[in-house]
Amino acid sequence: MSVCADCQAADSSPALRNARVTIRDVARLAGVSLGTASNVLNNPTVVAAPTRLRVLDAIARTGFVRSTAAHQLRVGRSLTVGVLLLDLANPFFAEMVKGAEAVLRDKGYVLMVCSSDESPDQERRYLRALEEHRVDGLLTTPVERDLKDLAALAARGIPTVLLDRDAGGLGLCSVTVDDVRGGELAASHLIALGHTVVAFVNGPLSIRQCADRRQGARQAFRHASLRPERAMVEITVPALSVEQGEKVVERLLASIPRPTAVMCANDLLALGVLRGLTAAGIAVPGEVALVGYDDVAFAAMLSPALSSVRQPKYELGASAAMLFLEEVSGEEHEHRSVRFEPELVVRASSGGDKTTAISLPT
Amino acid sequence: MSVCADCQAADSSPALRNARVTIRDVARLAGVSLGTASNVLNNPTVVAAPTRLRVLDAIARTGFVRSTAAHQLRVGRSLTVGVLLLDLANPFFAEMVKGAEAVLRDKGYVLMVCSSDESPDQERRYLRALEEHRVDGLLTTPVERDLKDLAALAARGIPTVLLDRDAGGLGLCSVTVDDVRGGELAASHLIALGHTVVAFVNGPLSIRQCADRRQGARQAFRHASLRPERAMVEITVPALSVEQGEKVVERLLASIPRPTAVMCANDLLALGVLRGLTAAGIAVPGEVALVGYDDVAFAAMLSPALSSVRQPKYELGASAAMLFLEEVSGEEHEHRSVRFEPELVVRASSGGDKTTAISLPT
DNA sequence: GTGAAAGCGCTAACAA
DNA sequence: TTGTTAGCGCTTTCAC
Repeated sequence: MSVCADCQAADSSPALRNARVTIRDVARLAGVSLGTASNVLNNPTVVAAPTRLRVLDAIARTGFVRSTAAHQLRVGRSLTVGVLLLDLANPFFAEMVKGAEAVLRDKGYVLMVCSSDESPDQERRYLRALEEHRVDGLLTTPVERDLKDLAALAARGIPTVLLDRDAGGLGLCSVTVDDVRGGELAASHLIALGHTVVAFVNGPLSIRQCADRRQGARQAFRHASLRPERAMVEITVPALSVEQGEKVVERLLASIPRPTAVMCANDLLALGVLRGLTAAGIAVPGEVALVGYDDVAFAAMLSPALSSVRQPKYELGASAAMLFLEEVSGEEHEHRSVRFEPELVVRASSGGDKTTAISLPT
Repeated sequence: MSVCADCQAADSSPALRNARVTIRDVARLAGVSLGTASNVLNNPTVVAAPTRLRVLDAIARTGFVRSTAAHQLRVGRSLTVGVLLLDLANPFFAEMVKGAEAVLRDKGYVLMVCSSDESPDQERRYLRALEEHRVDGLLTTPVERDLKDLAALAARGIPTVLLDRDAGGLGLCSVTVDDVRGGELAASHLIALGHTVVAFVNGPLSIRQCADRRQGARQAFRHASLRPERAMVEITVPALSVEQGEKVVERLLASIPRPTAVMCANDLLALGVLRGLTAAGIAVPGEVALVGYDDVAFAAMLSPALSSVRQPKYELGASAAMLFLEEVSGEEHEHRSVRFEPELVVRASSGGDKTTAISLPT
């Protein structure tokens, strides 16, 4: 009812179609020029109080809502920030987005969130779409190792911050967690517990995080005077998902010598592996020790509680957003790389929660 | 390097600032008029093959990327869809967004994702921002029970689909899961297991889902000839989060008579409660049975595995997106309400996984 | 088959 | 202090 009144009011002057009320309508109703109405919005101090009130009143009465598109066309800012990540359904990324959102919403930005689902094609399409939308900035975890698309984008004037990914010499800001160190933490932990055959369920090495964690793990083996080629059973899966983790268990159990410990590239995989092992009647950590990566919210509550490598998810997103803000703030900006340290959280699944803290190689 | 070549090419005509290459630049380079260049994009068949190729070539050489904003100003479509939900970090919503994204991305839409964090204020601000951006549609789980803001938005020409929320007579599409039924399923299950004092850890009743689940639970008690006022210990928390769940345990244990079972308004709360109970040394389901709601990915793997009420999250999002598409497809559209049925998933935490299936009142 | 021109809604520079 | 005007980049008639 009151709704109808509203829309009739808005529609009164234009044709039958529910045409949008423009600033021109506002001006007309307030009996001022278009420019003055605009000034009320963008430069309120410059217009006399009585006029301003008339305009404000007209805005309220017409239900005027300024068009960002038109604004953008003049001013050059879209008030949007693109967020392009691997998988929104992964709590790790979701949490990160929330961090970014929290710092950006107060500055008037809205996020365009896109999941590439680890498909380079999808990523390319979204990158294109975001550029068409002229996002004021981009926070992204690229699928592809090759960052030239992103560098080009940045060169074309879209400030880009890499999320959980190194800039690799290109002039980009980035926020990362030391994944080599994280991989090392996980592997060292298992090694210190006496495991000499450790499976590493990893995603595609084209994903930097996966490659880095692997490198860290190898490092750990070498530090322990173990040959990674023998001690580390590498199993690569196409996606970092629960399903893939569950599916991989078969291969895991078939491999000879059979691993007594498993580390996974993320907690979703670990969850899948855990589910698979449980289904197969394998005791965790009794027969197989398990370590995940990310320490997502549920890791602590799994059965058994999942040992994992914690990453400061929310802070990662927030820092990325702040780097973006810094870059667009106007003052000259040096591309920076913010690096967070991961942290091993030992719980039951690795069987290491009862042992004393072990000193790890640095 | 090739990057630099590109941007120099683009920058050659305009000033020193990295000005965007426009369709006018493309036209100039191709030696055609602006209109023809535009036709190549929007009406390719109408332009002669050789000309078209020249233009296409110019587009490639300049790295032209069309501006959605300008496009929108003419055509009236922003190619964006707003998604405004309670909390992106809640896997339930994240999964739903992915469902929506999957159907919308192929149609060229990008999602503007916003978390209201259950704050009416935040919600209002985002609603405003999304309207300024002229989203072509809105998929939303409102915080407020009062939908008049949304109805007004829809009346102003933004097709709105309610996510997991009834339209309540207003002319809006909606996708819902029968929450009354879900609450009934959870409560009936616990009642059937012999519990006569059941705590219901619920969120604010201003959230429809919370109110509905409560109603369903009360219904279940009455069906079992129990008085809800006595058998059901209601505890309301301000947010549906793990933290709140954990915090609530104290009150839970202090209440007299002490509940032997707990049902929660979502799995995050249940996870918190489980964590709290475990910390307090209370056996689940031995001393207290527990049922969650949503059946998020990790529910099955908790310790003990969490009984929960499953909702088709992904499908919910996908259907909402499809309703939106239907609405904008042009053919006259009747607002529809798609309703999904929830499903009780019995696992260890309720202590009901060993009993035979129980017939529940319908 | 192609070009010229109007205009989407807004801001900002300039005039009055 | 207010009004006028020229675009921002694009699509889309309408002539040619």
